[in-house]
Amino acid sequence: MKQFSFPKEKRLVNNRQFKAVLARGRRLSNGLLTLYMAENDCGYPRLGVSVSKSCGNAVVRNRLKRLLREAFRQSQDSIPAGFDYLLMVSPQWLKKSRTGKAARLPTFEQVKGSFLALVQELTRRDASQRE
RNA sequence: AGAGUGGGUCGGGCGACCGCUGGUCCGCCAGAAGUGGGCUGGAGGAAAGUCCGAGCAGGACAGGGCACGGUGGUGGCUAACGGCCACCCGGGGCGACCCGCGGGAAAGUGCCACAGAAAAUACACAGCCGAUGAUUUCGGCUUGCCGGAACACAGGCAACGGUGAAAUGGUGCGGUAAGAGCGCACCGCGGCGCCGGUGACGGCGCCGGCAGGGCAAACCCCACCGCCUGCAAGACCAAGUAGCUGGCUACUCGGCCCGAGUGUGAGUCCGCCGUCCUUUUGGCGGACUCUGCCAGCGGGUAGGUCGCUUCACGCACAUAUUAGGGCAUAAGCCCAAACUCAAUAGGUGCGGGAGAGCCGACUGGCAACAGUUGGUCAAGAUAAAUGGUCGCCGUCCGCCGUUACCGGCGGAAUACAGAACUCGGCUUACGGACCCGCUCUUUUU
RNA sequence: GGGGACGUGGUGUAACGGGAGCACACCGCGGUCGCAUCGCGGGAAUGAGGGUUCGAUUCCCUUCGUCUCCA
Repeated sequence: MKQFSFPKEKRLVNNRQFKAVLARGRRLSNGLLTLYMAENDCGYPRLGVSVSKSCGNAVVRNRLKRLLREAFRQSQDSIPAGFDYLLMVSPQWLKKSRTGKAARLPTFEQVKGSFLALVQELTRRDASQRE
């Protein structure tokens, strides 16, 4: 299997899957992102992305979703498999980083770093809870 | 050179690595699924707002009218439009040029706050005059006349009236007791005639002393246009809930959905026969289809396929199906062997058609545009692709050196902004770059 | 994607084309030993731009925002 591919099977694709993750998943958030994690039975990680309208116009929302997808794509081998991941962007972070008229968007490094940190923290909590 | 004005074009580029999505081909595999790879298409001038106009789809529908909505100078262009072009009128600017929902106010209704004498009716009110006729009084005297004054009774007048957005033509001269289009000159206004223009309208001449306020983005009138809803339209498949009412309509069986059977009826087609022939009509026989339909109300599902992304046609090549099979619950998508006559289907190549496409040239036209001809081109996702990171160049900003040019460092989702059935417009947003035309001012020749 | 409705002080709402009001909230003063109730006074808005009109919250156009509906 190829290293960093991201076909449609690795995404959450309909409303039922999203609702399942929101209902069963554990949630954690830092200032920028909110992550929901829930186990699945596929044997590989899957990603869902939700960016609300209050984050900006269509260009901004597209950019944010691409950044999130890219972060997942590059790090999908270093996170636990068999989980569904649902990522959201908080509009408060964008408002806070407002410089002048337009909100400064986060860089790719920021997004990837905070995604990995959230995954790590949630997995650590999960392990300690089982003990 | 400076200031300004109108129009058009572009709206970052190159490379590396890693990805996403449509199409197509190849390898592994018996084949598909799966998987790996090759080639190729993959955001905009506004994709935006959804303000108009169409195509397309569903519903309704004889025709006409009413109601409702829209448009509004004139002529043209366009598939159509509230769009575009040219012209007219009004306003602004020295000018190039810009702006204007720019029909009707003697068809009717309504409104015009406050202020003001008065707000649509032409007069009252305040005011002016005292010529003319009275009254009172003073002076002169020729004793009933002249001159003056007062009063504002009769009478005359519409200029003048802290206002107001708007006040019954304006300015000047004459005129008068005071005045007044009362008279005259110019301007404005109205009517008539002639000329020019397709027309909106313009020009000239004559006549009339002046008819008459504003608002129709108030109701309204006139002319013209318009059925309603929108791709979440609509068609189909799967899963699934719960039916009810009304109208027309054969029966039997099974408890219903639904299915089966029988016969009748209806429709279509074919053959035969009769009336002299044709049209027509009737009868007989055979084959096929239907056996429930329509309208209204209510309930359930939110999964998928098509619509959906340019393709009629011809030729050539290889292929598939009609005849096997795979994936999928199904719609649908796809594959292989043998046969190759035909039909059908898609593919590739060549030709070529269509596009209310785009660009260039020519012809016609002031122009919008039309015709001819040549070239060019093709995104189709559906928790929703068209990207991420890095390097170099370009652009912009800041700092420093440098006063020009330039160099260094740092920064910048590098302006606005992301297709969702498809076109034609309009409107709005936009850092900047380039091109063309024109106007004014200054300087030089 | 496509329809529809609506924007008035901090909040909820009125207003035939002519003075932008009401209630709650807020601030100040009085009152009370203090607080509340109460009385008096005050500040604070027509989403933005343009047009029609003598004059727009109201009528028209553009724009921004909010809510809602659909197979």
